[in-house]
Amino acid sequence: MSDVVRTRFAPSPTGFMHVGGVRTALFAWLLARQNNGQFILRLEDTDQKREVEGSAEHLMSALHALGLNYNEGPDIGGPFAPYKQSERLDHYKAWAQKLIDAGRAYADPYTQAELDSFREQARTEKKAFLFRDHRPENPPVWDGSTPLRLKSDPKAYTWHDEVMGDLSTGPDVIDDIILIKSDGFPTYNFAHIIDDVEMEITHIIRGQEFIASQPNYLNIYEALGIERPILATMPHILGDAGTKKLGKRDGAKDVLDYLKEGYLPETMLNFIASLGWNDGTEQEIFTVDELIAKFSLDRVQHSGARFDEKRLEWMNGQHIRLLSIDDLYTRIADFWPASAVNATEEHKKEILTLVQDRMKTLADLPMLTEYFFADPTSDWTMVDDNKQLSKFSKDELKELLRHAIDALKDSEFTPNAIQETLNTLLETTGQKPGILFSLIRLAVSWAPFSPALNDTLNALGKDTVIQRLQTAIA
RNA sequence: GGUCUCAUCGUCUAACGGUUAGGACACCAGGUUUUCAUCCUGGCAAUCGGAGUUCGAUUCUCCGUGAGAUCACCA
Repeated sequence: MSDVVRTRFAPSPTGFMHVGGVRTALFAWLLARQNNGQFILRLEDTDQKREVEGSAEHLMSALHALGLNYNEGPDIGGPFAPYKQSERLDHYKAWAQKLIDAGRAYADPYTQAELDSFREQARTEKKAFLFRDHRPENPPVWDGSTPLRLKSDPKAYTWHDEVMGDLSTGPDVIDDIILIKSDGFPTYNFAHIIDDVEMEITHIIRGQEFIASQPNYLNIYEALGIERPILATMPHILGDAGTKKLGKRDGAKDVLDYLKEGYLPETMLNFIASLGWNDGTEQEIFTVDELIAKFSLDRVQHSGARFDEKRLEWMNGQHIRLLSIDDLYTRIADFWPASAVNATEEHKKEILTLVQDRMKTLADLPMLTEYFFADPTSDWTMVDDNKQLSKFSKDELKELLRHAIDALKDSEFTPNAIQETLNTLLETTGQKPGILFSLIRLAVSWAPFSPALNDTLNALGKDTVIQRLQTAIA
């Protein structure tokens, strides 16, 4: 085995990248990164029927979008290329031949109907079906037209899992599993073992669904006389119902959709890592570098966890606040309201600074900033809905706005100067801030909320402020 | 049904066998900010059940219960 850490993410190209897949990939990636090792992408495309067009490209773009970059992979090659199983059939055949020569693999002589009846029989006897109960005494020579099966060596196993601890099973789970299908492609069960050995993978990180077949893999390692990698099993991420493994059917979402909705990649990584892992402190927000430094398999939870979108939202807000304005500006480029098309970079950054603290996702931007770029439509029902303002008549309010126009017209337009002007206005009109400021705020924005009034006015600029106030009293 | 695994607030989780069982999200109530959001303070809220070991059990053991995974020429 290699003495550098080599981990892999080995999805089958049968769909999109959901959060469960991201976590498996993330933990493998973190392990490689924190040990200065390598992270490998391998496509397990041995089931031609289930393969989905474009899925491989999708998986790769999702990994890139999240920053989970791999050192070797189907699109970039590497010392153990190819990294697509469909292009490695000769490797599997060669290893299979070793097993045949050693008398540890044989041709499956049964028809589908015969197999079905064996299964049916097991079901009526309320037993688990074992193919080896029907192992033929004199199997035909394997010509590739029928499945090739392992001649298993049933025994009890105890093995160590870096996450789950010591696991054990009895001999009755060991069976003569299929190594090569009748279409010439290997099964996952066989192919991944060969590839992991040849690619010098040191740690296998995968989902809980493989725990049941792990003893059979151990049996193959032994039959092949090869050392097995370190094993780590991740618990499942559960759907909203909280009871089932998160699958596409339960509304498992494409991780790229979260990015499109304005979640940051680092939020996704932080959140998905935290779902079943913590560093033992009370820290909740981790940068990617902190995750790399602090991650450890032995602190991964044993049980499944639910994906809570509320918590994800909160966490995204936290990560957005961690961003510098320049960084945020770059990332939020696609989210500006259409009306911002002619705004300068400087102006947009100024506005971004005002609203950064109140964004939960990047997609909140239009709602928060629309009125900075386009004149809002007056909506006096907002005044009526305001507990304090609704006590005044419209004429009284317009009179107040006229005072505001006069004062602001002569004011310097910096945040501080505006604040002074507003404070003076409070004295001259004898109004409470809750009334005067709310009124001005509404008259210039007609929005349910906005940043501090002086900052808002400053960002709008004097001409716009005066013009909007005049529109309001017209 | 067989096999395997898991089990702390509604959710994510912390707790060398000794804590008033801690934190975070959500929720509720106050407070600050002109408003909203943010922010601050406080509140609500959990060890699945039963035995056993122990001076002492969330923690170790056993038995239940519940949940999940798996039992494909899918991965």
